[in-house]
Amino acid sequence: MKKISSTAVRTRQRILEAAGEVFAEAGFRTATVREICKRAGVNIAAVNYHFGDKERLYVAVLKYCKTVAFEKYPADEGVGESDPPEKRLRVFIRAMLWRILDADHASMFPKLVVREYIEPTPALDMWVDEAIRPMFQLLSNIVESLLGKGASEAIVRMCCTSVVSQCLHFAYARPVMKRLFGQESFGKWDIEIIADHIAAFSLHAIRGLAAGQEKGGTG
Amino acid sequence: MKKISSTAVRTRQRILEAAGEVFAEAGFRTATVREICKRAGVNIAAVNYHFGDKERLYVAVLKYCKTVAFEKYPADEGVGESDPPEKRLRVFIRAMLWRILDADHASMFPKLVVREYIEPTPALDMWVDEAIRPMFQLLSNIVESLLGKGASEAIVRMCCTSVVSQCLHFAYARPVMKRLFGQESFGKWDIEIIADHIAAFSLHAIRGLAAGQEKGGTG
DNA sequence: AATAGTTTAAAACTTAAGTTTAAAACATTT
DNA sequence: AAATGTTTTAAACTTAAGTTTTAAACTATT
Repeated sequence: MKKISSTAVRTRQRILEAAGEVFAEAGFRTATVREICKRAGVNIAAVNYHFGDKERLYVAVLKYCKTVAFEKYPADEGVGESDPPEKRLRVFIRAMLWRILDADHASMFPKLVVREYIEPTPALDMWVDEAIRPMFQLLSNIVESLLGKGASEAIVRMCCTSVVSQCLHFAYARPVMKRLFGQESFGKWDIEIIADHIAAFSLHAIRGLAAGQEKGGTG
Repeated sequence: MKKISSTAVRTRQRILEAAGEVFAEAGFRTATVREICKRAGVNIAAVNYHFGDKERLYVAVLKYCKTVAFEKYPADEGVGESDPPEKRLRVFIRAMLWRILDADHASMFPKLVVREYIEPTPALDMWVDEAIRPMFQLLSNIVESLLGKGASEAIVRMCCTSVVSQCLHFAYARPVMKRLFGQESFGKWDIEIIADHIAAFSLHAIRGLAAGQEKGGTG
């Protein structure tokens, strides 16, 4: 049986946090084990000793991030199946946006995730199964309720995509927004205003589509 | 004076196109000069001979992509200021989506751009000035028309962001969509259906917000 | 056709990064 | 406190990739 010393646990944690920073800044491939170890203040062999290799360290970082972000901002906090779908949609959007824009994470979470989206590693399969699919299922239920019985699977899916895309944009496009609008950081109120906008925009859209379904046109 | 042979021009072009593919697939850092040259069917020294180094090749590829995509799909093709804003919005969205999903580019354009968004190089400033800002201005005019006189600059901006984010999502999230929905490629009809959805979704939303403005609430 | 300039080719050079090794330091249990 | 297992360290190993070199092949001009 393996003995685990408390100093080893601290080393592991330090690597995990340094790796989060470095991976977020540079991406999986560009990030170097040397830089991670330097920032963590540990020997270069520590990554291989504690995590096996760079890739398994990366997966551990992703899982760590996921846990922290989803525990802090659950997608259905304070609401249940009995609450009106409008309210549940607002909660969903607000939580998603906070996960993306919360400054405390030093934007580690969105940067890591977004990098994973456009430059997938084998870890993306895990991410889709453990984070995205459950979220999408939850959102589908909400959108189904809003659209009503007659809604096809295709329209539900497209509406869900429209909702999440508006949130994810704030993970992807921050360097562009900085240049285009001059807005660099997002405070508590900015986040609430944006969440309100996305919720209102999406609710109007979904209600409009629900009404259009019956009549067979969208104007 | 330098003589330029026609075979040299062809070599340059072949490198440019192969580099587009490889950079799009792998990203700047992960892409290898060896792979680019192999795919272009040229010697490994050709990149340095024709472009100086890997980075200048990358910039050349970005500029080449921009020209091709915007010439093929202009954002205001066949419409002008006199056309109704609903029609102009549809055209705008359709063009943007085609630039992103056109299989002929082998998704080189969106992948390159998205990489630039997330991991900016000095080339992003050029990109914002020459590509994004004019596009955003055009879209702002359309959205202003739809929202009516009373619309604040803030709400116009947020609506524009909502519209473009829905399109850009198909540039960012394709690996995720492949895993989540099993959809790998997007044919002509897929693109038209998605464009119709985004246009309808956004029109309902903007009209709803315009109506809500007067009454002072969104439901 | 000869020549000067341009392009291509194969191989070697250089550097950087992930990983491994083996010994030393440390911690825990008996 | 000794013994055993765990963790850290410094250095070396290995591979991969960007770049450079030098000569050969090619092209266009005279």
